[in-house]
Amino acid sequence: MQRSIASFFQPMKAKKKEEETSGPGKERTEPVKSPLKPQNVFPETDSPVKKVTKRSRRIVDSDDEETVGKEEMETDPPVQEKEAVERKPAQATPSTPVSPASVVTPATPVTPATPVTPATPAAPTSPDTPSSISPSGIPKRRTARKQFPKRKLDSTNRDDEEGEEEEEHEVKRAKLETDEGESAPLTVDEGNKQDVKEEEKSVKTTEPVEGEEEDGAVKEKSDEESSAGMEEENPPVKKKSINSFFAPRKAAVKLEKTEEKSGGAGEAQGEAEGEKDSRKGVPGCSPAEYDPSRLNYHPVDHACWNRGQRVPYLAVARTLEKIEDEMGRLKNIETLSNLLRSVLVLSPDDLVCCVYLCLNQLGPAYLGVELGVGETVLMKAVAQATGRQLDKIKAEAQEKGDLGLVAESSRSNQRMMFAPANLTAAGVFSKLKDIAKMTGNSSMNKKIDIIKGLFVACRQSEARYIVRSLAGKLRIGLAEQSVLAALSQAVSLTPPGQDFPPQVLDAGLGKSVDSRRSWLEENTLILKQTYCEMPNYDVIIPVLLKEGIKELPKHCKLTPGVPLKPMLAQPTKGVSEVMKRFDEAAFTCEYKYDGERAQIHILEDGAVHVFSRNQEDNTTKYPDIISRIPQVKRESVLTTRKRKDVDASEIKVQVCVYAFDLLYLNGESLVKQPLSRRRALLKESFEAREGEFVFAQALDSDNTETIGEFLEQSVRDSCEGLMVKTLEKDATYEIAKRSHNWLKLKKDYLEGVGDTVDLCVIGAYLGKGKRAGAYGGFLLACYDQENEEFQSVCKIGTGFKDEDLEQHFNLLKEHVLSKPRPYYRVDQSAEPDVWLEVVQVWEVKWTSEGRVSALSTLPRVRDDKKPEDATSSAQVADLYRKQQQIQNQGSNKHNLEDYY
DNA sequence: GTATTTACTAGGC
DNA sequence: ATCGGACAGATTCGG
DNA sequence: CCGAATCTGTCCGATGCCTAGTAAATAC
Repeated sequence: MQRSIASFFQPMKAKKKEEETSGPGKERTEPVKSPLKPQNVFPETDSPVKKVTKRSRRIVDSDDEETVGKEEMETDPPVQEKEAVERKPAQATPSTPVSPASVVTPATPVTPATPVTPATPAAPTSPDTPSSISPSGIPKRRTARKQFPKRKLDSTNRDDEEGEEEEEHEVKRAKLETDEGESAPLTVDEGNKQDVKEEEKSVKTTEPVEGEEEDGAVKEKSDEESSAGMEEENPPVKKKSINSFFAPRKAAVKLEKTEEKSGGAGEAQGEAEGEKDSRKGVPGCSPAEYDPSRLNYHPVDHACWNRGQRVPYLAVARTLEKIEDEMGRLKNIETLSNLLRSVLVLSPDDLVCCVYLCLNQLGPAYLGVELGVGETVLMKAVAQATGRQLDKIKAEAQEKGDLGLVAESSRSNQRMMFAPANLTAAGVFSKLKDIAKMTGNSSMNKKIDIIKGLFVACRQSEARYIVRSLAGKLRIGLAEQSVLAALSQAVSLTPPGQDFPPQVLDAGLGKSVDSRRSWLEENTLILKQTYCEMPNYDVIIPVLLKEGIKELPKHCKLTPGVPLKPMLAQPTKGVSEVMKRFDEAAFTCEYKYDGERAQIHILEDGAVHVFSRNQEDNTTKYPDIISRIPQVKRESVLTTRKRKDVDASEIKVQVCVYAFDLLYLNGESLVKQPLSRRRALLKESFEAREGEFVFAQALDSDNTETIGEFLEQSVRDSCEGLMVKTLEKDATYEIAKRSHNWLKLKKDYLEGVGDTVDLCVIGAYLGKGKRAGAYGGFLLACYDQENEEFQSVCKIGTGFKDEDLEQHFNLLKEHVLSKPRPYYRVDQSAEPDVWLEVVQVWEVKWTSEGRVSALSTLPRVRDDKKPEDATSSAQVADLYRKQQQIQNQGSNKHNLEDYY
């Protein structure tokens, strides 16, 4: 919204203002913001570099905040800028109460856009983009390891095992199908998770003392495995050292293995290979050697725990490890499905927690369960648990690009009097939930204590994955879509609900390769579709276990109150591409409003809920929308009674709902209806109210020119561009069939459109994960002739080919400075990991992400330019200003005075 | 001790 | 958001 | 007609800016 003008620098004045402002209330401080960060302005902060500040120059600031006022007025010319600047800091923000960002739109006509959508029960809305789907995230292959072999540890287990032999994978299974199992007695429910806790408990943390870091500890490395010893089958030994690129530390090793599940499990050993036999008591192998990626996996014989026992967390960790080491998607899905097949047969009550652990989720997004643990807290926990200095941990994490690997390789060597009980999947999951539940005073320390407790009991790669789970990134190259495929494959091959020695372990046997594949794909589609409409494993898995996959759709349906997955869109470069993609199919173009996408559900009792694009519950964020829904809903259509709304009276930023789809109406799902019908029902069921609830502006045309004009108009109306959707053909809202079924057409995507600027690289950030070992991001600055200094403008981290990153690293690492030059002005929060001498000028494209004017993308080296030739700060300021004007043009205006 | 400020986290785009 | 990389499936090309 | 090369769609994980909420840290 507003984005005030921000004047980028204005030297003198600005400064003074600051001072002045600062004096008065805080707010006035007026931070200037730079594009990078908002305020740095304070005198003191100034740049890291630390200049005296005085000069006001704070970086380029841009405006920033939207809130503020509108600018239009202000916008004026430069002169004013300064003032504008100052105010900005003031923060416009204060105002917005309720809705955060999105809302936007206050007044003005066109507006803003929040696409909040209505839909009865569920209406997703808005345009939007791709991405998203899996919030939780689990990664896929890209781990540092996979990617840069060199550093990796390769060895990890992989070899052992049959690595060689069987390897290939696939294999078709032999015949017969049978399949699906029908029901069965299992009931699962979530109940499971909890127990286990106690086990761990005993352990307790202990603080390792030790002081030294690394090295010492490391040493042992390989042994561990050796210890395992004995496995016949997999004779090979492995080694596991992890060396990271930079720091070779080996993995720590633990010898604990010996203990091995003390409990019954221990005996096993016989090795699965024997295949047959096993049967009862003896698990196929010890958890330390568990290999769900082996060929001809047998859910019972090759498992590492017995029926009725809790799934060892190590079995999960080993699975994640195998997946991380392998790139093939199909292979990884099979590997995960093998683990799940064993869980299905041996410990069905643990299926839910195993799935959550592999997804790295704590529960459905709409319940909002969050760990509240970030990198900082996690590093502190790792440091405490290992007895190493926090600084060392930080340094090593930067080198390796993954805190999980650091934790794994630096487990404390202290010996404990009593070895802690082995971790179970349910126990770990339960602890994670405990961490999420904790709030309030000193909750961070309590969380750290739990984490330390988990670390103490970690074996092998368990620490790596626990840390990554806590950090929110599993980084194994396999995430939501693949987990769904694996779950589907598991229940298809090994139907739940069988008697113990299960008769059907591989229902795919006997099918031809192709028929097996299409059979699995068919079942996967059922599960994915169900999940899109009911994104809650706590609900789906019990049904899956009890009723079987074929029955899933009958029991898990789109339900008001439960947010469904949103349709996403693919970017297109122009109208011609749109025409080409949709070919002859009729389609419609809608404004892509700037704001937040939302799903508004009206429950049977009249209660209204608002969900974000990622299924987060935003109901309390929009009390105003909640209260207005009953008024825009036509009587004839829905049966609800009014519910008293308590909405906050002090909403400063008014939000308008731009409805664009209707997914459920009067008890019936509309997801299988084409957009034309859904849209017709939407308009029939609700009535527009200016400024509060209107239908998204749309144009049904196949004329390139007309569409082009509509695009132009959308931009003039403060929208980001257009969303293009088919009306009849492939026009259902079935996300599982194709999640990116819509197209988005933004001005920014158009070729040749958009300003570019030439900026200097003055710093870099060490890459994480697959970018480990190189720079993952760079700090760019413009040159301010007047003050003869480089002012940071933005960070950039995408748009690079792997090769580019490698080249940049190789070149720039030779120009690292121990301290920033005195003429670098950078916001404190943007301080790079390494400062660089200015040796290159990059051309980047200026884009506008929603309300945020940002520059990014497309870095191109300009060897023809010298640092002094880089875009000047004044020019950068102009661009910011220009963008804001565009943004504001429809909306703002009103509350200027509020701030001034 | 209470009041502010800062730091961190999550989540939106 | 954006982008690139890898995989897997579909399509086209070349002999 | 078949195998190879190419195209396309999917999925995943790197990274960006900005704001709000809360816990921790600091000030008074």
